[in-house]
Amino acid sequence: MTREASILNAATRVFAAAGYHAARMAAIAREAGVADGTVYLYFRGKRELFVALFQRGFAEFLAGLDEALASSTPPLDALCAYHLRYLGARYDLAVITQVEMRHSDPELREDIGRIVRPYFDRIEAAIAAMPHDADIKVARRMVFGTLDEQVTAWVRSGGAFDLASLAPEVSRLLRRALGGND
Amino acid sequence: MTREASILNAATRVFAAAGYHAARMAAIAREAGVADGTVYLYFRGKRELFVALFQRGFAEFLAGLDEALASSTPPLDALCAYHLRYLGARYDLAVITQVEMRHSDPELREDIGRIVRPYFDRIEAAIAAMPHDADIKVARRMVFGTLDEQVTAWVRSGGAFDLASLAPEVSRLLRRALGGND
Amino acid sequence: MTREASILNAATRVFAAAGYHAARMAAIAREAGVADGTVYLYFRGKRELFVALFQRGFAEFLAGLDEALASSTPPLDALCAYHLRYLGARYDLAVITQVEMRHSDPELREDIGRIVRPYFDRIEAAIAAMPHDADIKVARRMVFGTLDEQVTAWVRSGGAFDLASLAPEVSRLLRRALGGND
Amino acid sequence: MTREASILNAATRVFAAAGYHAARMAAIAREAGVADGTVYLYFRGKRELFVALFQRGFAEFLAGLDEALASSTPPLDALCAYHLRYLGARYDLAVITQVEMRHSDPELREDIGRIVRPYFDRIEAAIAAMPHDADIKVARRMVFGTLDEQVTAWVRSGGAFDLASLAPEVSRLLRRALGGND
DNA sequence: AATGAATGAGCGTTCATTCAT
DNA sequence: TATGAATGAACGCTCATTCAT
Repeated sequence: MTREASILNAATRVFAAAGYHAARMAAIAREAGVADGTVYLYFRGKRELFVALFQRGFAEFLAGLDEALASSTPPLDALCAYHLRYLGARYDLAVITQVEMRHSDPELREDIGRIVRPYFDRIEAAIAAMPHDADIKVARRMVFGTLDEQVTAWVRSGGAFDLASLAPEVSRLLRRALGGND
Repeated sequence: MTREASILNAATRVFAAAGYHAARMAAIAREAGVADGTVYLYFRGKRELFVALFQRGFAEFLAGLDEALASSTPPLDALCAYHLRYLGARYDLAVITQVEMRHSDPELREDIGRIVRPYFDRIEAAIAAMPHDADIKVARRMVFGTLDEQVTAWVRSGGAFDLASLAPEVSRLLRRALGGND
Repeated sequence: MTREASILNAATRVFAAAGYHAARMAAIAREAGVADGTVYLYFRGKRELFVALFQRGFAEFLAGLDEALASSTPPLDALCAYHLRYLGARYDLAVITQVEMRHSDPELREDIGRIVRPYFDRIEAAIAAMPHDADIKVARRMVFGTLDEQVTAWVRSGGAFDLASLAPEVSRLLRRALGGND
Repeated sequence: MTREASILNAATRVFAAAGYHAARMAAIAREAGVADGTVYLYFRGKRELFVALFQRGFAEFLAGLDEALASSTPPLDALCAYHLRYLGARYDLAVITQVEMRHSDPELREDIGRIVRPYFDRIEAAIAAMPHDADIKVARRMVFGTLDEQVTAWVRSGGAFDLASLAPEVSRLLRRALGGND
């Protein structure tokens, strides 16, 4: 594992455990097994490290999503299953996603928003690809909000249940909500 | 207005504008027109002030909700309309709710969770009161997640559209999702 | 002595002993007998503390100078005597003056320059008030440079000789240099 | 140009532009076209590099001075002309001389003092070589202070005038000050 | 109850220097 | 010799909280 990768991994663990503000750069460095200053050779600062972490996690998420969407499963079902399976297998990332996506630092929030937007587009496309009679924006927020809240509950429970197994019920309800059942 | 109330009001404005971490106790005191030390005569500290704020806001929200639920409207529709109408008229509170409800400080998050739980019970009761075939937990998270995400989008937009007017479409979709249409 | 005054006194000692860069705010606070944060209640930061120190020292210097110039002694002689007497009685201030007046931080240097300029005007006025045939700028630099270098040598020696007693010889040579002897 | 020489040249530029404290070893290395570590093969550290720079610059200055003093011009006049001509043609070196000669780091200041002393001896010798009635130390400081302050003013002006052309007026005034006019 | 001056722990970041290659 | 990635000590400043008045 490259130094950069171990720093990112360490950062994921520390940010997830402590939250952005309480996370200490020194703790990340120690967790990564490098000196404090070394972190700054790879990332400009705390904020950049966090954004980079988020960005790469999301890029991987999106890449996998596109693969999942390419299968023969109806897009919305594929998307729901993928969302819950992906985060259900990455507790730390899920924590970060839930906790930090609505961050109080406006700049950070904007960075995050820019990173997440492509996912919103995928959701809208998945909805548009099925028969439905819903307001597309309200529907998109319903889909994301529903999935996101399942993850939040899972994180709140400390990962006590199997997130991925919620997929069938979630997508059944969402499909029916959108009016695309026949 | 009592001193306590003006401190709470000031805190609402400051927390909403700056976020929990960037909010300065001194700014809250100044905004409330009291000395720094005075805040501590009414609230043990920053965290407690924030929790108190959240708690009272939520208590009022819940009280109004119960009134709304007492009308002849179907509970779920009443709840959706109320949620969007209430926050749609209180931008600062909405910001705080969205941004801070999933806070990175674990202790704070737990406090918030305890405060919000009664609302989850109301949502589950509203679902139970209608014909439906959904998993109650998944459904409750769908309802809350859907409503919450509408608010988040509204906050992100800077309050650029009318939140309350989304209610009919939101409750139509939710009703259909739950299978309670006939 | 007010807190502000004790901080300024402490700062004078610490800056003189260590130089601007090596001087630690914590050392100044400790020397002043206050907490670290207290310094920042009176001065915006290290730079501002230094400039304030310089400014007040110089203001006092200038006020005393104007008094000295008001006597019946020829201005240039009064000025030389005053310069050497004033700094000769304030070793720490002399150190700061010599060491920091030509500071490498451009902003700081500019602040210092602005503060010192009025003294240059007084010197030029003192020269103009006597019969002389010298270029006024070259002459002003000669007067200041000559006085300044006596102080530098005194500081370098650790204050080992009596600075004020150099005044007669210094002003005799300067008077003669300017061509004002008859 | 040897590596050592290019490092010294780079250091001159960087120290002049940024000042001792703000000068970065990495910047010097980059400017010299060598790796960071390479600088330490030639100089023990930042301080030593600076002292070496100053030392060599001064050695060259002194060598040229001795040549200038060997001419038939009266020593003091030769010295003044040389001082102003030499620095007037080397802005970077002049900046370093003015800004850093009275450095706040005591050890560095002592090194510098040791390096400059031979020049003081030359000045005293030049004074001694002419008829005069002045205290030799006061006179030496007058000569150096006067010259130095011309350079300081020139540096402060950003090199806006011709330094060397001040020589006749400077040495005229100094000669007259010392009482060596006939 | 109210004040607000004082406190002091806490931390992100820089950069001279080292050393394995 | 030369490299440049890695090191880690060092420090100015903030701000929640306290407490003498």
